[in-house]
Amino acid sequence: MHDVSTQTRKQREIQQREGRILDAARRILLERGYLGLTMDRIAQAIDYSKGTVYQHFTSKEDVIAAVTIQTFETRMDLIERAATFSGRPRERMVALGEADELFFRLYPDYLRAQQIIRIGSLLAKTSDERLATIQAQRSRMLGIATGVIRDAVAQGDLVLPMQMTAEEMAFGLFSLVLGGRTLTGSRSELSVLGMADPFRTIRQTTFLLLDGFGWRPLTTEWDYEHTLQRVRQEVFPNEVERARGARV
Amino acid sequence: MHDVSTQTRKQREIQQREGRILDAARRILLERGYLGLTMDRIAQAIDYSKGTVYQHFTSKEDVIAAVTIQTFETRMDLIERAATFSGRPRERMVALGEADELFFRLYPDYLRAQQIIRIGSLLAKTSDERLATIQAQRSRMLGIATGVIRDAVAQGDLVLPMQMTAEEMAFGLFSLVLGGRTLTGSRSELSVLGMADPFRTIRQTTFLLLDGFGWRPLTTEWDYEHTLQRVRQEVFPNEVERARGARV
DNA sequence: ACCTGAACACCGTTCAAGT
DNA sequence: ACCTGAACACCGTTCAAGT
Repeated sequence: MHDVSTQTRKQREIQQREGRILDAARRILLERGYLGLTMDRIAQAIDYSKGTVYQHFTSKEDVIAAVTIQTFETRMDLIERAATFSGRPRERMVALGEADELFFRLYPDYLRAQQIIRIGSLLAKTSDERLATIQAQRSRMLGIATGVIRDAVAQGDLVLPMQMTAEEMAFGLFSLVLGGRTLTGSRSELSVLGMADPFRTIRQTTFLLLDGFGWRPLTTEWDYEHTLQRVRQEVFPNEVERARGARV
Repeated sequence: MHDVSTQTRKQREIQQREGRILDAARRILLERGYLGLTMDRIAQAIDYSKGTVYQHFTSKEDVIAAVTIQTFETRMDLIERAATFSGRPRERMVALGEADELFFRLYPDYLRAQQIIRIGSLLAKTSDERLATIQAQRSRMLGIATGVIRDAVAQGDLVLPMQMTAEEMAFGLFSLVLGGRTLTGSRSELSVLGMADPFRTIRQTTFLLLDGFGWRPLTTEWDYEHTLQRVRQEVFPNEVERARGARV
């Protein structure tokens, strides 16, 4: 970071090692869960000592934070591709929703890692720098959603109801999706609810919330199922295929 | 549990001790967080040894689960009182929403404990019995919400849209509220979102979602602010007062 | 300058010994 | 029959010693 001299080879090695640490951590986290992820196991997996791992990360929670930061980039990639979908603003919002659904289908373990950080960050175990990165990422994601909302207002498709701001509207949408994913995550909760297809239910509820916002065209005026098919075919053909094979 | 003979005195003592353990655990959890809650501290607080704590609970996570089970009873108490509110079904749903908002204002630490269980339960550290209790509680709560939804359908105020079931509708509502509370919980996320009053935003979004469901009377046809005032005055005068003093 | 791994501190859990 | 607390296992974190 400080020294941009001739050390490029060593620096490349170090950066590579950081990548290997994250790969190992992600795999162990997926296979053995939070308590199963130990610094010893990480060190063993990359064939270095624990001390070296601590040269990259300040704590175990910091490692997990870095894993979520890395995965978030994939998430943003999908969302940014969705934002390029051309159509009415509400159609683009459908595209954003589909991007996020595909992301959670493809990376079901992301949510748990994020929840660990949510709990852990309050203990200030994650490095400040990484926390700032996470905030910046969230801000970027929020910006895309509010941008679409503002476009809808500008085009006359939407009048913000109840004196809500675009940010508050985006907050409502994110809340619905986050809560839905959380409830979907643990098998035990779903069995209580007896839900056939939680992803479909979240999608439908989102559609109806947009109707409640008064966002034109309403579901009664437009075939959003068709929009969804277009998004899947035109923007995410590969991801849809991969999500089909992934576990839920 | 097995022996209902003359041992009542000792059994009462034991039950009292369990209560003291939970009180201590709740306090420590609130003051020092998940990692700050140790079995040693609990034992010290109740003036017994760690071994005795383990006669009541199978693990630390089991203690936390018991804390959430106890707090949930308070939550159910509020919800059941809200369910007695007389009015149109949608007004009763408003009452349920207010019950839950008051609960989270009064017990902001509950959500974190629940999240710890959500992560921990997958590690099977919580006793099966307590997990079953948690499921039963959720089922009870869901039953009240779906009951109100069915009443609305029976009275002709609501036609279930998109072939959704009452359970799926309740799932959508719970998702919105849970996600909203989660995002509200950590200060860092809110600063990004720049929200003035997240509780109000969640409430408004819920209202608009019910509009999206087509649940009559719509917000344009009825003064739900007035309904809310009635709920607060008639059902929760004390809780509203206490929530005013509580931290957010 | 970089890496190692023994050492330390801490904590969840168990169980032989006590009363 | 009940309770204790020493002992154990494990793991995150540090740092003196190596190369």
